[in-house]
This record gives sequence, structure tokens and C-alpha cells, in this order.
Amino acid sequence: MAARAATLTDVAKEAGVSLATASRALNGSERVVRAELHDRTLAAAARLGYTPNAQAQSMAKGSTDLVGLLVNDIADPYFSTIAAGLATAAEEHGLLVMLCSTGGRPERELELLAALRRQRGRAIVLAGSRINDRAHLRELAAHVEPFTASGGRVAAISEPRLPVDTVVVDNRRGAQDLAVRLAELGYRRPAVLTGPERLLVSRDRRDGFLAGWRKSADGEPVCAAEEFSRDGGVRAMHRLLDEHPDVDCVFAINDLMALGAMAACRERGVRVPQDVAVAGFDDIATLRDVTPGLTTVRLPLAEMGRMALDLVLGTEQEKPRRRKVRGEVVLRESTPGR
Amino acid sequence: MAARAATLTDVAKEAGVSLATASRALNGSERVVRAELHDRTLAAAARLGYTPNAQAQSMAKGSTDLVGLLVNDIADPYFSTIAAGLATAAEEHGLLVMLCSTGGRPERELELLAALRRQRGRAIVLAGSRINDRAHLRELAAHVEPFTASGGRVAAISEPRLPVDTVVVDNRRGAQDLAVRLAELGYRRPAVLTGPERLLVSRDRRDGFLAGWRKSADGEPVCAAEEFSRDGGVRAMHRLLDEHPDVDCVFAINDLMALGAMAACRERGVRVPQDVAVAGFDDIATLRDVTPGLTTVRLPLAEMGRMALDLVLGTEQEKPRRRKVRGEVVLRESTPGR
DNA sequence: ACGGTTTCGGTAAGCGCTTTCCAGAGGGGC
DNA sequence: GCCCCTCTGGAAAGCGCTTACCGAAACCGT
Repeated sequence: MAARAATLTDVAKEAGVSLATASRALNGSERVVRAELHDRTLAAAARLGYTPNAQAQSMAKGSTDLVGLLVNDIADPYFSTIAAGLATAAEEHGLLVMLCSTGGRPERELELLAALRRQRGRAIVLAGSRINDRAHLRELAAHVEPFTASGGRVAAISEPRLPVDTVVVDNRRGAQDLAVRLAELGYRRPAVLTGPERLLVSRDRRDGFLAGWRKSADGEPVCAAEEFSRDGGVRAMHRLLDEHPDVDCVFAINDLMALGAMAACRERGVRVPQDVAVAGFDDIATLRDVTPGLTTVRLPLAEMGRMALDLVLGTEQEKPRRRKVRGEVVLRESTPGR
Repeated sequence: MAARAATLTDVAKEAGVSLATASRALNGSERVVRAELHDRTLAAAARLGYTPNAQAQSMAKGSTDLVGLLVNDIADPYFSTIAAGLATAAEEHGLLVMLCSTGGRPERELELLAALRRQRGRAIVLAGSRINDRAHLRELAAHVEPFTASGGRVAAISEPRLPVDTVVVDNRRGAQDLAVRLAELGYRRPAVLTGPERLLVSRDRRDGFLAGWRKSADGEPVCAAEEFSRDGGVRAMHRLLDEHPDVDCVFAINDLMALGAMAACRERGVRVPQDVAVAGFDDIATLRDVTPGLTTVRLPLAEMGRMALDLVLGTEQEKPRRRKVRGEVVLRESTPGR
């Protein structure tokens, strides 16, 4: 049971070669080992069920093949799609991903960042939304700085608040485009279902929507803030319908909230889209088949994961790079127009 | 830039204490260090931005706080929900999760298992569906055996095909229960949309359904096999409607395929549930709001992740343990009955 | 006051690898 | 026949930590 795992020393002994030779035959590459010894070593390794100890290897080499990924919630399709994209890219580079879920808790984000730092990964990707909190941002930066200073690389997928390479989602612009389209479709009494104020995504999307709307139509959108989730969408929509039963279209800050909003409408017998139109943001794949088809702003989520890995693996630049990602409005049946 | 990260030796020097003292003050716990030296060390560490090197620590200690999780596809809500459950449990134990996505490719599964083994994690959880392939199963076992032999722990979430602790999903039973309920609801011309034959989940659910059906009604269900995904569901449903336009209810082997099936119906103007009823399996959270509400078999996915971690962290038993998970039929509007 | 027991720093031996450096063997050119 | 070079194996020095083990100092009871 607790028989120690076979070590390289064991293999060397078993094969009757030196430690150095065993290492070269099994893992190293530069130096050539005579065919006979080579085979003998491999045979011995197989016999003992030897697997190199990655920890020891990376200590000796001074580098790892780990990259860390920090997300808000891995069960959220937004993040799991990003993670999948990043994982695919990581595979191509022979890297292993350490995926950590913060649950949106800032303290936990710091803890996990520290843990990732301890692991001495080659790079870390921060995929959660930044929150509007100077103190937390400072602490984050305090972790990031020494990591990058000692050769680690960090990238973020979110708002460009950290001095690191960032895949910036143009949330304002996407929401603005959507607002313009909705106004063009003839809606006149809009509402916005937002997440918590401190979440930058939420703020940016709302502000973008407001800006777009003001540009193209009269009437100020009403807002309802709730938790950033399906259930938050339900609650926000109920409140909205209580307080402003006359709205004719609703922009939910993400698809999950939009889903909740539609569910709330169903509960009350409010018809979508006849009585009220609904739109979301993200274009979550599993939600492309809801009925009525949900109008949304498509984000290339998997691609964003890949981009972040590219940034973090590319050669370091003087200044943090910014890769902008634009969302594309996708009109579906939930907003047929008036 | 590439200035080496601060090491414990640096800290010790900076604080004017010995390496041992620094180690004890910062990481070790047993031995007490006089308050003055303790503070001096912490101050020095802070000044240098020191972070312990987890690799070195675990080499020295001979144990890690890593647990590996192998899934088929992290973008699939089935797996991401399991992953989230396991991650939550891992957090409570202070463990870090290395999440790897195999993409359903058996070779990749082996590669990743080897990689995880190299990392010398404390435990590994295999969450993919087993496939019906003796050779592959043997290779898998060949990796698992030496890992467990040297003190590593392994658990699986799937079919009990591997000699390791397993969270067994009673797929047959769940599908059988569903078949019985559908028969009771008065359906008479059933069909099954399955995934690839080699996937055990797929086979078990289909066989369970067939068994349940035969028990409770006449008429043999027709089957259509396709890829295990939303798009597979679309294709399977189209084929089914071409070849057997008279089916009155369809059981798709998972919710994603069911979603595809519903989409296919919509494309053709076939009404769900009036013309054909649809049911799925898993009860994916994001799909609970599709319309019509999808009848399905609920699996406690997050809980399963947690159970797997418990198994793998619990004390080792002589025999592999099996924790059975039953699915619970949830009837919704997609199967109102005839 | 003295042996025995704590208490607490420090020294050094690993943990499992990689890699530098050295040495011996063999080969080629003159 | 000798020197120099190439080729390949092995010895050993780390990589950054933890943790026996040792020894000095402080403290106890008698």
C-alpha cells in the first residue's frame, strides 16, 4: 500500500546504470544515450511502474508546465466556456491547467491567487469580473507584482483595471449597440436588469445600454439591481413588473438573468415577446435554444480563453497589452420589434 | 524582471535568523519560535514579497494539497456542475483542484491521467463516462494501480468498471423509472435518442428505458444514435422524424440531446408536447427554464462531486467502495400525457 | 547548588530530480 | 605514434524546502 512510488534512483539501480543516464534516457533529451542502456532503462522503468515526479523535475529545472486559471464560478457557463477554450489552447502547448473557482468572493480570490503563486505556475489567468473596490485591487496588484517580477506572467479577462495583459470585453459598446437596435425596433419603454453595482461588468453593460438608448430614443430606461444569476433575474423582473408594469422591453445584463426574467414573466402570465421583449448578453451556448429565441450580444467566450493564454505565453512587453473583444448583437425572437 | 523569486534562504538572511527558524516561523507549526524572531522573519518575508514554493514544500514533506479532476468536457454543464461541487468540497479541505478536460478522447484521458500522476496529487477523481473498451480500461487500470499502490487515492464518477471507489449513477434505474412514468402517462410509440454505443452511460440509459418500457407497455421503442450533444440531438431527431414520423414520445439520453431534439422539432413545425413529447436526463440547471419545461431525471450533480471527494479523502478500504446515486424523475410540461 | 528537564536556535541531511563537469574510450589527421 | 577532438557514462552539485538531531540556555524541584 504505502510502498513509496518508484524513484529515478530505483530505476537506475534496477537497470544497472547511473542516475544521470536514467534521467537522460527517460526525460532529458539533449544528450544521447547508447541504445542498449536506453532500452534497459526504459524496461526497468516499465517494470517498476515509474512515473517522474513533476515537482522534483520542476524544482531541478526551475520551471513548470502549470498555468493557473481563476474564475468566479466554474458552474457558470460563461466561465466554463472560457475555461474550455483556454484548456484546449493549453493542451496544444503541453500545459496543465489549475482551475480555481472563487465563488465571487474577493478574499477567496486573493487566497487562490496566493495558492497559484505558491505553485510557481508559468502563468496565471484571472477571469473573474473586477469589482469596483480600490483596496481589493491594491491587494490583488500586491500579489501580482512580485509574481511577474520573478518571471511569472499574468493576464486578465475582464476590465482593464490591473496592470497586466488583458482581454478586454467591450461591454459598454456591446450593450450600446443592443440598445440602438432595440430602439430601432420600436421599443419605447425600456428597463435594465443589472447585477450588483460593485461588479464592473454589470455597471459597464448598464451604462452602455443607457448611453445607446439616450442616443437613439427618448425615455429613460428604469433599472432594477439584483444578484447576477438566474434567480436574481427572476426577482428583478418581478420587482420591475410590480413597479413599472408598462415597460415594453427588458435588457438583462447577462443571459442567465434574462432567463430568470423570462421565467418570471411566465409565472405571471406576461407574454414574451408580445407583452414585453427580453434581451440578454453573452450568448451562452446552452441557452441558444430557449423559446422564444433570446436576443443577446454574442461574446466569443472560448476564443477569449485562448486569447488570454496566448497573451500570457507570448513574450513579455514593456506595457500591458490590451486585446479588445467586441460583442455582436444577435437578434432573435424575443425582440421581434413593435 | 527575471529576478529570481525570493527564497526562504533570502528571508532567513534578511531577518538574520537561521533557515530552520525562518521555516518554522513562516510555514511549520509544531515548534514555537520566540515572538521577536517570529516577527522579524515575517517582516523580512513581507519586505521581500516571499511566497513559499509549494513544489519544494511538498518534496520536503512528501505530500501535496493537490487533487486532480478529469472530466470529458468542462464546457458541458453536466461536468462543470460536478466540478463546482467538488471544488467547493476541496476548498473546505484546503485542497487545490487541477481540472483537466479530455474532450472524450481515450488517449487524452490516459495522457492526462499520467500528467496528474506526475504531479503527485493526493488524489485523482475520474469523472468521464467509461467507454466499453477492454483495452482502454486495461491501460487505465495500469495507470491507476501503481498510483494507488504508492499511496495515491483514486475515485471515479461513472460506471463501476474500475477497481476504485466509485460514485455510481444508477442510470438504468433512472431511465427505467422514467419509461414507466411515460407509459403511465399514456404514450404508446416511444423512441430513444442515444449517444455512441461505446459510451456506457448511453447504453445503460437506453437499456434501462427499454426495460422499463417493456415492463409497462407494449410496443418496442425505436432508437436513433448520434453524437452525445445538442447537435447530435438535432440530427437524431431529424432522422427519427424522417423514419418514424408516428412516434409520440422521445427520450433523449441527456438534457443536451433533448434540447437539440426540441430544436429539431421546432425547425420542422412539429409541436412539443402536442405532437411529440420529449424527455431528457440529468436536469441541467440552466435548462430548467426552457419551454416547454423539460421532463427529465434529476441527478444531484454537485453532490456527486462532493461525494467523490469524500470517498477519495476518506480512509482507504480493502475493497473499492460504491456510493450509489439514484436519479429522480421530474415531470414537466414537455410530457403532459395523452 | 546541582542534576534533570524543557525550551528553542541552528546545523545538516535529505526529498527526486537535472545538469555541469570530468574522465575514459575511441577515432582521425599529421 | 601522438595529439586533439568527439562521444558517452558517471559523480556530484544544486533546486527550495522540512525536520531530525544537537547543544546551549533557562528553569524546575529538592
